[in-house]
Amino acid sequence: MLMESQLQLTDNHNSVKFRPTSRENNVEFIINQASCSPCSVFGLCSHGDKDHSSSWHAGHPGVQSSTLHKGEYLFRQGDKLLNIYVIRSGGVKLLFIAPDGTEQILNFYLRGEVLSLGDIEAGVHSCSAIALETTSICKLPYDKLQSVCQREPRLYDQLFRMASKEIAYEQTKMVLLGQRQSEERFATFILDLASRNRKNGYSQREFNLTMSRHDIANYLCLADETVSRLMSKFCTDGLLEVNKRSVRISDIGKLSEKAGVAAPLQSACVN
Amino acid sequence: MLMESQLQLTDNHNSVKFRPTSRENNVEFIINQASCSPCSVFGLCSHGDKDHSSSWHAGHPGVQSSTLHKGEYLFRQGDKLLNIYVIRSGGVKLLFIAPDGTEQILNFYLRGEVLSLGDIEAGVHSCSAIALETTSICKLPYDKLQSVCQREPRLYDQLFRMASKEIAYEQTKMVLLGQRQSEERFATFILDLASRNRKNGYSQREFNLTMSRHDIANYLCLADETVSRLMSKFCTDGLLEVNKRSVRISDIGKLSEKAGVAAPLQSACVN
DNA sequence: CGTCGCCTTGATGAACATCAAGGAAAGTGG
DNA sequence: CCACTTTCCTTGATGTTCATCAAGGCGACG
Repeated sequence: MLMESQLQLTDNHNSVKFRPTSRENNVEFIINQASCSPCSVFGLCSHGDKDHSSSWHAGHPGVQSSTLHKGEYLFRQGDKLLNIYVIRSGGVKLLFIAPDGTEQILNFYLRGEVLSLGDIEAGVHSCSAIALETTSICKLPYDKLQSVCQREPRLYDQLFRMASKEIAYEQTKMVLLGQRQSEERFATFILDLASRNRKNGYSQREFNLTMSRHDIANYLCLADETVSRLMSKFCTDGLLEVNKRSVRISDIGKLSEKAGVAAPLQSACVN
Repeated sequence: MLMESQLQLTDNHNSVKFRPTSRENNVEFIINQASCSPCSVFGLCSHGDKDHSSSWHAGHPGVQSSTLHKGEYLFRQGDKLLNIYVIRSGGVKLLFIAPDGTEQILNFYLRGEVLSLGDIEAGVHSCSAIALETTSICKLPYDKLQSVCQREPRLYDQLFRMASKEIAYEQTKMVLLGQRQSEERFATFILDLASRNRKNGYSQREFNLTMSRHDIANYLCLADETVSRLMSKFCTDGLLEVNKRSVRISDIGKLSEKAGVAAPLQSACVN
């Protein structure tokens, strides 16, 4: 079935997703998994592509990577949407600030994840994206991406599925925040981070929080102090070992139990 | 600019969006605004198309409309995703039920709005959709839609933008639920309904709630009793006149004030 | 007329926010 | 290198919003 083959297209990270047809000789779709694995979701960003000197990347100077330091803005609320962004390493938080100054962190985007899909329709960034640590980003100019998509609809398909996944992620989060209380929220959050870490080939048991307590609290719609207390509690209960920003999951079973039936968050736009 | 012209493509509801090219003679893209305005978002559903007897609709028997009565399921959590749905009239609620039985209403979809974009990637419905009243639906088989999209990428563009809009909607809701308390949530909800009503050519000051108090409460992550109290309070405060399910906004200024700076919800997928 | 679902209103309670104080680490400037 | 501030975090005490519990009203419908 078409749908299943396409699911695989998206799910199998290691497969070559696009072969250039005769029409697209000037734009390379070949993925260079080794040099650009986080971006491979698009099959677009071909840094260091060995076989194709005139890669999409080289041939379209608009596509560029850049590096942000902690606290720097990738884009600001109100900016015109020009690019879709892929995190190559590091991470950012997506922050909405209301006219009265209240803030809401809507998401964290880590390695391999894609931002700003929600702002395409409006054409304007509804939130700011701020680096949590030193972060490397790949920018895909949306107008160019779009024109490539016009010629290669399978690429559009992937883009669309990423948007679909982000919707599903938001919905899962809504369930978490709407129905679950602080312990379940926090446990789910830690497990989500662990699983995202694992997807990137790192340890799922031990990692550093790149975000502050305040960020976590705000994201989970809790007070900072509540998160602090939860960390202490989870430590004394033998679920976690926390030292500053470093976290080790001591008992993943108990932690999952705390997270309860809350459907695990599916990390946004990891393909 | 490309982007702007395409924004208009999506925003101008009355324009003809697709002209069949020579390649797509067997599939009609002409919109029949008069007979099928809610579905016109796709430029696909051409019920009663006068000029083209062999319409997309007729030529692809998979595309069908159907009618649901109050309480009936459009699809169930766990069902395979086969269609994208457009509400022609009436409305549905999107309901997630956790393993422990807790429920969360994720959204209400009313006339002209599109469901199930969030389930495309997974290929399975993560929630159930249940009719709030007698509801007429247009089903677009996703596999067929997709193959048309492959040939007509501008259609894919529209689909993608709808997904983008849905993401933005979810994010706005997250801000509302994360940062605002009950009065602001409820006021915002009423104003959102009013604005969606207006978009459909009905009165924005006076309308019927098609959902129960329980549904509203659950959607806003409040207790039923809290919503009940808010209604009473808003009535005595002269903001609303409520009689059973009928609502009249007495003072839209004060109501907006109550809603506060909470960014107005942008109704999902109304194009 | 009685039952049922839906809604309203009041009384109580709990989860979490807020307020407050202080500690530890990191940056800053001398 | 050391005072100094600042930021971030922790922990305790108190307060508030809203959930929960409970009782009853009201219309619908058989």
